[in-house]
Amino acid sequence: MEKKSQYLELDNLDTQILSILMNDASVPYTEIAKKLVVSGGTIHVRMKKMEELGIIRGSNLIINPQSVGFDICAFLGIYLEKGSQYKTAVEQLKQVKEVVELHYCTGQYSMFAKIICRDTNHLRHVLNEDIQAIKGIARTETIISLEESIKRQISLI
Amino acid sequence: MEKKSQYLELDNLDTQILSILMNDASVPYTEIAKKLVVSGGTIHVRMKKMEELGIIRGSNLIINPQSVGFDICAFLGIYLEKGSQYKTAVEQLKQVKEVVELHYCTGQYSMFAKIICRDTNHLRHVLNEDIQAIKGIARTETIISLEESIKRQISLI
DNA sequence: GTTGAAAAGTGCTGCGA
DNA sequence: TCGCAGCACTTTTCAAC
Repeated sequence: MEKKSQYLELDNLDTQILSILMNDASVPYTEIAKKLVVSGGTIHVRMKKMEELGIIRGSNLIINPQSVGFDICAFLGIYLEKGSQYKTAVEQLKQVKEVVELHYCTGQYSMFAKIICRDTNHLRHVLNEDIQAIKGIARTETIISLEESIKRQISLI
Repeated sequence: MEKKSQYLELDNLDTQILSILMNDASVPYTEIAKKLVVSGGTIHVRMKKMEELGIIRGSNLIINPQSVGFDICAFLGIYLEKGSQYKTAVEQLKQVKEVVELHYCTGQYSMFAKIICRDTNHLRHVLNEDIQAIKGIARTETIISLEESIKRQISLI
C-alpha cells in the first residue's frame, strides 16, 4: 500500500526550490538554478521527483476575485443532524460551485466551509437555496469576511 | 492609460482562459488556443491585458502540506479587546509564519485565521507562545480540521 | 547525483489583413 | 482586432563525470 516515508526524501535543495515556486510558479528553472548555484538539469530532476512523490499537486493562476465580480467571502459553520451524514453532505456540497474549501473538523461545528459569492443577494441564494436544502444539514452560522489581511502559503524555511 | 471599471472588460474568451489556467497554470498558450479556437497570439494579448488590469495576481505551485510534514490545519476565531487594535494585531500576526490566512470579519469573532502546523506540539506552541502573546488579543477559539474535503478556486463559468 | 549542451517545445513580437 | 511566422527563451533529454 504505502511506498516510502513521504517527506524524509526532501533535502535543503528541494525545500528551497519549492519555496521559490510556491510564491511564483513562473520563475524559470534556469533562474532558480543560478540562485541556488546548481545546474538547470538538477532543478528539473528534483521537480520531477517531487511530482512523482505527490509532493507537488499542481499550479494555480491566482486571480483577484473582486476584479471578476466576486466581492463576498464568507465562512460557514455547518451543523449536521448526525455525524454519519458527513459523506453524503460532502458530495452535495461539491456540487455547490461557490464552496471553495470544506473541512471536517473538531469543535462546535461538524463541518466548516469557505464560500465566495458575487454579492449579498448571491450569498443569500447560495445559503437558502443550495446549502440549507442539503439533506443532513441542520443549521449553519455565517461569518462574513470584510477584509482579507493575509493570504499566503506555508513557509518551508 | 487611465483605470477603467475593472471587470466589465472581461468577455467570454477571457473568462475561459482564466478558468483553464486557474486549475493548472502550466497549460501552454498554444493548447488553450486550440481548445478555444483562436490563435496563440490572442491568448497572449488577453493574458497581458488581464495582468495589466490587476485581475491576475500571479501563480502558485501547490504542494501537499502533509507531504512536507505539516499535518495540522486549524482555524482560529480571535477575540480582540478593542476593535481599534485590529491594525497592530494584523501586523503582528503577519510575523507568525504559520498563519496562512487572516480575515477581519462580522459575527462573534473580530478576526479569523487559518493556521498550518507540523503537529499538535507545534500548534500548541504557536497558540500559546506566538498568538496569545500578541497585544490586543483577548482570547481565541480553535477549530481543528481533520480532513480537507474540498479545495478549489471559484468557478467563473 | 550532477553537469552542460543539444533537441524539442513554448512564449513573444511585428507585419499584414 | 486578429492571425501568422520567425526569433528568443525555456524545458527536456542524455551522455559523461
